Amino acid sequence: MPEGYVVHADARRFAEALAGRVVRAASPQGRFASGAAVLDGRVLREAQAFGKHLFLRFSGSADGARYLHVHLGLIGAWTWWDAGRAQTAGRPLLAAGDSGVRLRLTGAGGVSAELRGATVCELVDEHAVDTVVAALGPDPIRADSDEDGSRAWRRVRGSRTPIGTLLLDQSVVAGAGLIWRCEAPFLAAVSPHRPGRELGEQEWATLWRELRRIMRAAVDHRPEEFSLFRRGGEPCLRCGTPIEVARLGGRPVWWCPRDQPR
DNA sequence: CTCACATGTTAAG
DNA sequence: TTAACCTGTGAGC
Repeated sequence: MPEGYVVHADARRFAEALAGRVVRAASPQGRFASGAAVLDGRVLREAQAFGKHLFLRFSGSADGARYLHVHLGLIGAWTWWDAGRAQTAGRPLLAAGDSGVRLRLTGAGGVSAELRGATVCELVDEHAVDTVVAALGPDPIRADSDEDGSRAWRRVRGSRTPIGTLLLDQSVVAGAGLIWRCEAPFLAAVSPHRPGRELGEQEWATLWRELRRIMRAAVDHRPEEFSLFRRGGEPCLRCGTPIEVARLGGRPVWWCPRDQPR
């Protein structure tokens, strides 16, 4: 389920609900038992998201492995509980229980977060965090990212790769996934099939501006519907032309052949 | 019960 | 380009 906006929303929730507090950590499923034992009883100091990567900084010596690094992959998710009630919006409520819970973090107030299905769940030091972040392109959601899109543009402008594929490359733009690689080109009236090098600078500026706007909005309000995503064959909301779907870079892409000519 | 599928990434062919 | 991996859900038999 998770693109970058989901990870940013989780980071915000960690910051609001658990930061500054002693946290109990457990791994009922057992696959992160040693890491949970290390974290148990520490204070969560900070929560940050870079693209689809979540980093939780815990109390501990500066040169130690005090960061929890999580990447949800395709099916991972955090489920939030408050006083026994599931709080995860937009997703069917899970029954309470330990099934599949690789890590449960519980604050003194009773709020807890359960991690299931993640691709990455590990304890790392600051240097490892820097290495991961350094490999990422600018994250449109972060305030400290590429304001005008010029950094990402340097990767796009000379590339023969389709823009719809470049948007999925985390070293070009961090945090976008299948949804935004379709929605943003639609809003910018750019075909996802066009090579990066064939985009005009103004088209890229529009695309980047729209990316930032819709990804940031999604952090605040989890979107339920999209203009194109998974709407193959349905009429385009703008012009009524049937939305097309194909595979691009091995994964599906949707576009309006009229509003986004090649 | 089994199977396909999910907003992702990596490694192998 | 394909397969494998992480886990839960819903459709179909």
